[in-house]
Amino acid sequence: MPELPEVEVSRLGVSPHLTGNTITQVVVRERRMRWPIPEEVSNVEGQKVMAVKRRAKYLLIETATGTLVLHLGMSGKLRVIDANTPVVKHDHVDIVLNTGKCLRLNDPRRFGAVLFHAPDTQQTMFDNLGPEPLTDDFDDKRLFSLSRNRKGPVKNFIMDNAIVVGVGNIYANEALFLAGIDPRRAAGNISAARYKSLTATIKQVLAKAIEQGGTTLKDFAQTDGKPGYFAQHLNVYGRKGEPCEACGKAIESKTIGQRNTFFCTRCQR
DNA sequence: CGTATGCCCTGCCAGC
DNA sequence: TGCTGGCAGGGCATAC
Repeated sequence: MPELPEVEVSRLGVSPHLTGNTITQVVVRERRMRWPIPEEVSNVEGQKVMAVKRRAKYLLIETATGTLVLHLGMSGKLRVIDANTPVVKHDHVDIVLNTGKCLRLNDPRRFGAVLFHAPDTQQTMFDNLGPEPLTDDFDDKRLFSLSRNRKGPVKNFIMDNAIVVGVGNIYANEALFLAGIDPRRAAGNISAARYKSLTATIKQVLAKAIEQGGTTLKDFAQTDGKPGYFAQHLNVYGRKGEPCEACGKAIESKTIGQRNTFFCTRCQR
């Protein structure tokens, strides 16, 4: 379940292995991902990686002849390993480097994606995305004003990529708990003051998850490298029936917007 | 415009 | 033991 922190930790982990090195080959074993992997991904062969960036949950591997765009979907995992490591089931793509290593994408459910963006071309893919949550572009005043004519639950609102990117189910639950807001409340009915604390808790849970991932994840080349954010303490997500650590009342769960939602009815109103 | 629903896909687990 | 059904879920397409 890669959320933004996992993608950012992956970026931090793989970047030192890629940046400044040359992609010798892109091996595609399974083209059927969320979208078919285009032939053009081979355009980066022979190119030096200039930078590894991130936009929302997309990883961007930039070269002079174009950018590889990776999405991990639901079940995608990246590893940096020796290029001759035997493949296992669902190892769909290798980005082979001149160092003898390769970046290998394993994705059982194939909800992920590998795309190619040519340089200096208009890309519409990111046009409808909201601001990055950890930048100053995401602030409480904007969140509040966009919420005004929204009748749907605040949880759906903060998970809407046009509002702010990268807030998935886990961190939406956690941020709403820390802000003391009932996830079922209509987004348009919440005060500016409460959006101020919600903005802060969204930034807080995401930043903390990245920090924990970054400190736990020593070396992305480890084959057993468990992403560090699993160490993160969760207050409500997945804790149905367990006592709220703030007040002791049992955590409840309900489906909101087709997704499982966890909250404390005493602490969140 | 906002909102709701369906779809893509496989691993895992509960229940029989 | 082996089958079945349900669930997990990001993001896009479609319909209202």
